[in-house]
Amino acid sequence: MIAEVLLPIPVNQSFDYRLPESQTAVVGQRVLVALGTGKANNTPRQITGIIVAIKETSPYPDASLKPILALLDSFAIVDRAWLDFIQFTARYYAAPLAKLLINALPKHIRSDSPLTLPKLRYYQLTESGISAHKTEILPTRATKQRALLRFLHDQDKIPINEALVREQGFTAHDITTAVDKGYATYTLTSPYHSEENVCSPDYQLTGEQQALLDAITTAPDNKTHLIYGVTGSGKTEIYLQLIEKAINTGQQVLLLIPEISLTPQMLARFHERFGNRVAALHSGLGDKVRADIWLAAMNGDLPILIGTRSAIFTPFQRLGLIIVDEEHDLSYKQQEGIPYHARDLARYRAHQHNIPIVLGSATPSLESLYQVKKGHYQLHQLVTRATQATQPTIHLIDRRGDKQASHAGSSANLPIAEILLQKIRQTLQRQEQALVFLNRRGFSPVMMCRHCDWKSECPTCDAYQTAHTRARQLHCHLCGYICPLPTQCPQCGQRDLIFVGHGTEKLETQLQAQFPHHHVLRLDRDKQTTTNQLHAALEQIHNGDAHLIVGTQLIVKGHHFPNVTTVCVVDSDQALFSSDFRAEERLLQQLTQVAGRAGRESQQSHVYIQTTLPTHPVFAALQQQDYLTYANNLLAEREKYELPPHHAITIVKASALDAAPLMQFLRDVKALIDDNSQALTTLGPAPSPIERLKNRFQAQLFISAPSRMALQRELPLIEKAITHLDKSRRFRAVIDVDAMEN
DNA sequence: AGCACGCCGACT
DNA sequence: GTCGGCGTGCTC
Ligand SMILES: [Zn+2]
Ligand SMILES: [Zn+2]
Repeated sequence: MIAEVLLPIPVNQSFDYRLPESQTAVVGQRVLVALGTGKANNTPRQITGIIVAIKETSPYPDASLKPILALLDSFAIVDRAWLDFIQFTARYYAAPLAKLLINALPKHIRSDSPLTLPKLRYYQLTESGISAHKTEILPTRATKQRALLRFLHDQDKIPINEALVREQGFTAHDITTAVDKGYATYTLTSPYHSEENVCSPDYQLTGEQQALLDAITTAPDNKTHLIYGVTGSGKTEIYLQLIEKAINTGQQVLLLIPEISLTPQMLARFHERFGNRVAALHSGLGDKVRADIWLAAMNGDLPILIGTRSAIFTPFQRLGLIIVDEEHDLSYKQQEGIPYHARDLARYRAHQHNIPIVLGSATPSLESLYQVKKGHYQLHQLVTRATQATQPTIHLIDRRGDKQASHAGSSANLPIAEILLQKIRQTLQRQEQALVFLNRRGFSPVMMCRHCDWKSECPTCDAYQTAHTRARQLHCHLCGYICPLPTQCPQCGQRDLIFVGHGTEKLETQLQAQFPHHHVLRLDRDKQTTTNQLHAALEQIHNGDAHLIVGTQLIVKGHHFPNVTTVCVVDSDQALFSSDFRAEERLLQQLTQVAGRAGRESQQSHVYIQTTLPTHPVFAALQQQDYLTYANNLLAEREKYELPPHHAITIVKASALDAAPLMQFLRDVKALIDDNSQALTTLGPAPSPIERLKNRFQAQLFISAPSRMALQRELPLIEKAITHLDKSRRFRAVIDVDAMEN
């Protein structure tokens, strides 16, 4: 027999190997194979691959086929449905299959070390163990064995988990001895198996929630549902009940959430309800645990998996429901490597398994609203806050006129209007919390010399290095280049350097000076570098230790702070001047989410937005709390200009040391596409918004198609054009299918 | 990805 | 003359 093996090398094909007669193998099993001649080391290199097909014959001559060196495990680590999913993904994003394999498989599974299914041992006494205990046949010096037999005998619930036995001070050796002597025996059970009932709370669903739940559960299986629910409207309870229904019929559930929402509190809520039936894939997990979760999901042992973007690649034996929370969130789109979108892939997987998929958001993406409009998604609304918290009032602070002052460079200058400072002061005096949102890390985005024209330009990028005074460094936020913070001008030597503009670090310092008796907490990726630090900071906000919070994006997502009654948005105008056609959608989502952070039942909360464009319609929409209407207006605008989601776009992004050959390359790609495709429209090429990055010129070619399907049909043409025109890969061209950022 | 092969400039 | 640079192509 011949096994067709997929190898983790970036080639768009699989390899045939001879399967020894004695071996029986199945699709999805891991194998060790040799590849190449390996003349240098005298041995060909050995790699771990996955069997994708087993067949009688191979198109390759028998003599050229190498044997499979070893079957690494006795079971398959993926199934056919998974392989089909990976194949679809590779095609859709024009990526080599094996590159996806590398992306999708946990490291430990890609290695050649043998895997074992994660099982816990549950112990109980054998007949001979029971009589040995009762007749006290064991010598008195065998104290540990006697104690162990007594302990196992006295349990009301048997068999008993190994961990509980170990807790009593029995070592692994004590236990194996009892097993070896025939006194005890064990059964293997999944660590995610539970005999306990799901712990439903005596929580009364609102009429709206109940109606929504009924609508989803009675809908046909292959439906996509979009829940539009304002913060606090009880989306999570809906998810929990849907999950419970699914696992009660023996199905598995995948819940995708943004990285930032995966907090201990969130997990605690799931564990409280579902006990050990839940596993979470988060960044802190080790390779071994990831592999265990993978295998448990694959063989059907794991009922519920909560995970971030990459969890979409987990194989399931009986997947019955997919939920994508905060479906608008940008973190679902991978930016580097294969630019896949987990929400879009989730839709494919649901379709593939013929199961329902539920998307939820307080600010649905235009992509999803478009699908609603086309009748592909069913829209459900949760308009009343289940917790009775009142909607915040939104105020605009007109910053026309005093904008110059904050740009003058004096660090004494606060980027916050005097009236806002008063509001913050009053809030703190009332023992309530205030939150200041500024989406810029660091102390100041630029450093300048007042004597000459020196600015803190990154030596390798078209960008300024941000000053981080705490760390005494200049950081380039694009390429990561770091150098010490200069104390005198690197160009003229004068000690007259100033910090221009505001970042969270500067704002923190200034606000601490304004409110010396209150605890000012900064929340950003510089201050909280690890997830644990972030969770600790969030806890400080929840328990009231922090009074005034200054933060970036990090505070926008997912968390509700009931005691925050005042929210200030320092600067929202950047988005309105952006060249990205999605900037306005983003701004509306971001501001709606920021507003959703605040408030509780008894207290009226306020959101203050500083802007130099107070008449912009996005603010009126925000004040009327009318996300859907405004989003639909944006959607109409996108249609008019033939932009996504009405049209599909893909961007060919390339870079090189010199601009001229790079632009020529992209012009050649454009010409090839224009000559060979009716459906595709090209625009550009043009230098990227950041023209130079790490000393390489960046340029891009926009390609638009009337639909995603049309784009898919023509994608091989784009691929061919690139591989043909850039054989040496010196332009590092990548195709960003359904690009989200430009 | 790795590795071999091959074709040119430059260095004992 | 050969050493090594990398551009090109192959691996079942
Ligand atoms: Zn100077
Ligand atoms: Zn840089």
